Amino acid sequence: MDTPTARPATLDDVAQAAGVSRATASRVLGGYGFASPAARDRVTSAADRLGYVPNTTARALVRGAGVRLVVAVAGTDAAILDDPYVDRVVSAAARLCAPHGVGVALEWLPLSSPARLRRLGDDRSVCGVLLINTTERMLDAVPATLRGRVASIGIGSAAVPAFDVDNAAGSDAVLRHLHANGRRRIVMVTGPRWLSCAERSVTVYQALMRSAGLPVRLVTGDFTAARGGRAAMEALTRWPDTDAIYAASDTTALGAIAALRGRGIRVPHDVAVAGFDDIPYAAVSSPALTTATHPVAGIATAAATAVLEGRRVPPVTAFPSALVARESA
Amino acid sequence: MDTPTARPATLDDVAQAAGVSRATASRVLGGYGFASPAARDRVTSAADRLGYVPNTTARALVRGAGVRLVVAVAGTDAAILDDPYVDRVVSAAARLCAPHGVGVALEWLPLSSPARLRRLGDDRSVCGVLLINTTERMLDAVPATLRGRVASIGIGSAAVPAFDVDNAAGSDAVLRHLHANGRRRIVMVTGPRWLSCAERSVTVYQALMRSAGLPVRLVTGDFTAARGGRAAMEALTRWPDTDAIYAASDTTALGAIAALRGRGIRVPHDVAVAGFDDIPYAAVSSPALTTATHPVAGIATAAATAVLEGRRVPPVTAFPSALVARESA
DNA sequence: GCTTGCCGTGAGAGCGCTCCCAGGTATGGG
DNA sequence: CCCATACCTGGGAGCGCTCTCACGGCAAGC
Repeated sequence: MDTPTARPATLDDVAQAAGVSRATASRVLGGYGFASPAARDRVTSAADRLGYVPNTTARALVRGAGVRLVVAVAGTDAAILDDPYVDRVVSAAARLCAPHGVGVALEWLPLSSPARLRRLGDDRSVCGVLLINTTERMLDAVPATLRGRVASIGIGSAAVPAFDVDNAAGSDAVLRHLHANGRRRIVMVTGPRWLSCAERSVTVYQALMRSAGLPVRLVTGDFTAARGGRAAMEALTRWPDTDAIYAASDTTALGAIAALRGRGIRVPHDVAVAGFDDIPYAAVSSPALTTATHPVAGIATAAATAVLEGRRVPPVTAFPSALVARESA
Repeated sequence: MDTPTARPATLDDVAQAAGVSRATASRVLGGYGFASPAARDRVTSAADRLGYVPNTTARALVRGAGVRLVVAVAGTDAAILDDPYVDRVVSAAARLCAPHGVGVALEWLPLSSPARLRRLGDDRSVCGVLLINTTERMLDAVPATLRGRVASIGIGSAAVPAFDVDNAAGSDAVLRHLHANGRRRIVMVTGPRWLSCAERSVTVYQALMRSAGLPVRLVTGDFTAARGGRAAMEALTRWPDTDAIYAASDTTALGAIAALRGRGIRVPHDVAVAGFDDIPYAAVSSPALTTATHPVAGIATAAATAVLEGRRVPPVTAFPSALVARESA
């Protein structure tokens, strides 16, 4: 940091200042190959004297490595990107990528648009792809060029490892809790029906209701609070004897609670409401929301790590989901 | 996309396939300089026949452009990164950056560690820096090398343009609303006191209380719900006649409401509670939260745009904040 | 016919870095 | 004393791209 040159120091500057060749400087700073202690010393001291910061871009170019991790969210429209869940994933990935000199890009993947995925595979600046909300069809469109550097948060395939919360276990726990508390007319407000990973909860719900001889009552939601409110109203209109609502997300559940309250329906006295995700606000809502945990940050970190390190991972990694019984159910 | 070669096509491949030089291909695909319609045609058709995707890394290297936008969050410890507000900013930035071939990295900036900022300025792979939660001292440490490609979400300086919500206006609106509703013993639960941009709300609060001849009652918070709950309890212990709590964030307010409810204190009947941010859950909490809007995504997008395009921007861009009167106050 | 100018083109020099490879210098064994 | 075997070093090619520069061709003007 002695001569405050306009342009930042390059490896050549360091090598010259240390009186060695660029190759030697690279070996020392890159931490590979041989280098005498003397050379090592002079290079490192020259490097921090000049305030040398390696140019990740050049390094990536020569190594053939990418510099961007693309988080691609499948959905019917770009509004899918406006979602706290997506925010959380992107943020966790961005945090993990920082020390690797990698940045995160976020984009919408129109449902069934394989071309975009192919481009991603051919883009040498992309070191990996994190898929969110994928469908089976979309997974089939993942090109071979992406193999080993793609992961899915949700469902996976033979070529795409999956990372997700154990939806089935969480839903099962919540529904059994509802049942144990005497609820029998349980309506489920689902996520978008095209969303494969969310369908698992639905399957569990259906199986459980059928085996208990209870009616299957489904209302389609979209994970938003507004939709959750409307879904709750719809449910009560169609089935006035409803005594519990199981929402596929906390946001939906919170919306449902607000709507019920607006109609003078007491939660959980008249209708119990349970969600899924255990978002921070679940604990402070009133009544406090009964839900199942969803370790989003952990899932995102694991998926991003797998993609970043290109390590072989099991085809499916399920993160446990535990019941959090609070007041609403 | 005819020969599915193992390695993705390069500009040379395209040039060769089109029967032109790399320079011509670059001119056509880069959209600059002259090129005959014939050449233009052959190059573009060859490009999409081969499924050519430009290598952003190489382009950035030769252009001297960066490939990463670093979101640096100042704070006492790395836990500051676990925050929906940060998530939101990162996500908005990542979305904006995607089409530019830029990725977002997220890192913690320990309070008063200028070295990290200097490194960021000397890092050629960094195209810009978005500062969050900066202090005056931190802004002084921003190196000249970062000039023109740094922005602050919060307070700014001569060298660092600021983008922030109009904290003062929002706080003013909320407090006047509280006052208009007859509240006189108003406690403010602040953000972290070292956080300069949050101090503006405090200043407004103090000024308003003094001019109205009301007592100034401050409890320090940290924007979290847990802290909000404890702060509310503390406030009631110290000042049992409290009739309103103004929290510097919705999360804090929600925590306060939960804690009050736990103590059997009715909101807003006994104590009114207002927040700031208008997060999605504010609308569905019970009682629905009275608050002031905080267009985080808009702010982040504007700041990221300024950094990305390197355009000259006014030293301060204030985003309006409007009162949202709901039930809690 | 020859200059003037302009458009279109390709050669080639890098951007900053990694890493292969050839060469060089100590050290040890025969 | 010589050669094998380390260890160390620098030259240099090249990652994929942009962009300057010089050159060839062609129409217009004298």
